[in-house]
Amino acid sequence: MAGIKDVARQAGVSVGTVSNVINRPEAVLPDTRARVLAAIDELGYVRSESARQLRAGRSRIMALLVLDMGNPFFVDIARGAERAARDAGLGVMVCNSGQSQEEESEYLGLFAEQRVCGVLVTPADATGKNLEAFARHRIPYVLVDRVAASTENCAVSVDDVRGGMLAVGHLVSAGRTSVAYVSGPGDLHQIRDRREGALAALAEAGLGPEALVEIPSDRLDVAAGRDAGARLLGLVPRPTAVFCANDLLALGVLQALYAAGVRVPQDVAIVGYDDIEFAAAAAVPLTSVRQPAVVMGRMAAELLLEEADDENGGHQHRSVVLQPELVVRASSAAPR
Amino acid sequence: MAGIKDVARQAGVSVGTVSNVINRPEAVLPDTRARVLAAIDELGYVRSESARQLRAGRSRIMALLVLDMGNPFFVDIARGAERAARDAGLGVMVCNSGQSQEEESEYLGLFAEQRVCGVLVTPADATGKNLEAFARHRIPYVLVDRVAASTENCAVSVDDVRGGMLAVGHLVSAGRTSVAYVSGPGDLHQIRDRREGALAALAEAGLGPEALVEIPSDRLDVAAGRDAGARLLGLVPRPTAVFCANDLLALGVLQALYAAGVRVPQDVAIVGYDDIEFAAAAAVPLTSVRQPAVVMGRMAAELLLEEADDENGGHQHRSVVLQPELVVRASSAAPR
DNA sequence: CCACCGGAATGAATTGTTTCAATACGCTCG
DNA sequence: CGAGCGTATTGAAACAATTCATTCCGGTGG
Repeated sequence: MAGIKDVARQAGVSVGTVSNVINRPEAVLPDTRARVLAAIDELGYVRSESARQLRAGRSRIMALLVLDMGNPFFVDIARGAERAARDAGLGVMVCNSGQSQEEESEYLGLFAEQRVCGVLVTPADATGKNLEAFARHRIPYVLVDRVAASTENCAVSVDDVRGGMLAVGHLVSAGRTSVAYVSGPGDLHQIRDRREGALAALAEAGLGPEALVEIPSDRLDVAAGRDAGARLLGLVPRPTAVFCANDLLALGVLQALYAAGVRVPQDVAIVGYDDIEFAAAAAVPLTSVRQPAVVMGRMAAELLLEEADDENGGHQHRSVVLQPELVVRASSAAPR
Repeated sequence: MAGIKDVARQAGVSVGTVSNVINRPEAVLPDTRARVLAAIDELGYVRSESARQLRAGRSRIMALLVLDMGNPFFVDIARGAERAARDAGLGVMVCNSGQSQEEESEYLGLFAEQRVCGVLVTPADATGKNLEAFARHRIPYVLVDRVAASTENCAVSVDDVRGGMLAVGHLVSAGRTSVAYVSGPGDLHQIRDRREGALAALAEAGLGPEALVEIPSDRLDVAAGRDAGARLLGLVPRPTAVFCANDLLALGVLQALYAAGVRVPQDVAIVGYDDIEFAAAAAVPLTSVRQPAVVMGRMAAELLLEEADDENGGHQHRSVVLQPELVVRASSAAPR
């Protein structure tokens, strides 16, 4: 493959001049420039990013590590981040931790090797050990969909406690007095905060914590939702409403209930979380708590860029909290 | 950031020895190795991937360029490719062309600069110009969801003509004699092949090409489906069945029909394409043509790896064609 | 006529790793 | 005791770019 030296030889100039043509064309005489460009074209020269990176010390790539790319919510976050990165002339490397601490740790190691200019991460590891270890590399990172645990980094999140309150408050005010909470891995903050919000909403309505029946789940996908739905059917007495930790679970629960002939929302109301595009198209359109995913991805990327570009220590770490919004659809209409 | 030289100094050995500890630990005496490992740990050393790449001439990353990451079908392809790549110790960089030739070209340029070890691509550019230009860099690439145009590369695809036949054959045999085809960008092969299959199925049933009413669409997402649904409603006479080029369109059409009070499948039957997870959870569960997306991603990655690892020219380019499968659900039940 | 000046081009140094020929060292055998 | 051998280690070259101090050159002013 042709290198800068080959181009220099072909054009009859030095390598420094070729480099200047590429990076500071105005510093080169027009006819020299033309000769170099012709040589580049002729040889099909493409500069080597690794060589540039080696010299620069870091790459022009931002990493994004999410919990599950199969969840459209994270795809939206990626979209937002990608747009912001592209505006800054950077690439984004999107990776999946699949909620596994090991995978997360493995990917963080990969990012360090790649000397990425920064990392956006939805932590899978509640202990924060992985990120603590990563901080050593002095590569900036921003927590996504999670409040900052320390003042050492930026974070962008959505108020999950409030989201839980919106969801369950809505169910309670529609006359449902016993609510199942289809949760997920207990070490995820989002899951715990949404439960807390749910309990707060019940308390506000004068209901005790026993009014919330938790149906745990180790994954957060449609199949897990079907399992949860099956377990819900076995509960006696059966709750009259279900709040699901995300829309994938909600779609799965809906399928299970539908298959068992339980009517939604007459017999059981369902509220999901995220308001993914498919929530509105479900068998019974899903009521859901909408999160500004694209905005979150974009803001996170912007915070990261600000930190990464900061030469003189002027960057102030910030923790941005966005607000969720309840979108009411058929799945949670009042009974009767 | 600590480099291999710092580690060597700290451990009192040469850089070559440190490199050996990392890459061929068995070639180093246990106590030397221990000393080096201690130094690595102490300094928090992480080897620089760019420096390795520079030396190796290519990176350990495989690129995947898809048409739309918002479509779960492509997410599944990515999953399959990722798994295969990981088995081989490679990373995957997933990018979105968004069906834009410019973006595709831009990304291919990026891949060349990055010296990726290979590219999996779902072409957005029907003319093949982009890939033709890319071939110059002698980086192997595999076409995904597309048959090979030449013998210059491998390809993995699904028989779209047969998929179209399955879909429309099913509709016709259920008594529908006039079918709308909600298509997409006309320069996509998939779209054309599916139409061809649809026409073949009609012909087989003794119906002419006028039985297929095309509703063109420039995008392939849910919103475009809603637009198409609205246009379908305006057709006189209104077709009694719709075949959509993918499930996102089908979900959008379903929403539009539902909002207008048109009954599915009584008034209009719908068949989608891809059988994404959300098809089964739709307002009316969608009949769809299932594609083995994960398998396709995995096979493509494996073909690419075979080509990339091939030193002695033993690689034979292959074009693998997989078969689709019709999954019948409520959206296409017979009328009455 | 020489010194100086400024813009253009040069070329060597630098970046962090891998690889490989060369070396060093301890051991055995003659 | 020295030659020969095999293993462990070394050190320098190579990779492809960027950067920057230096050189070159034509033109101008003293």
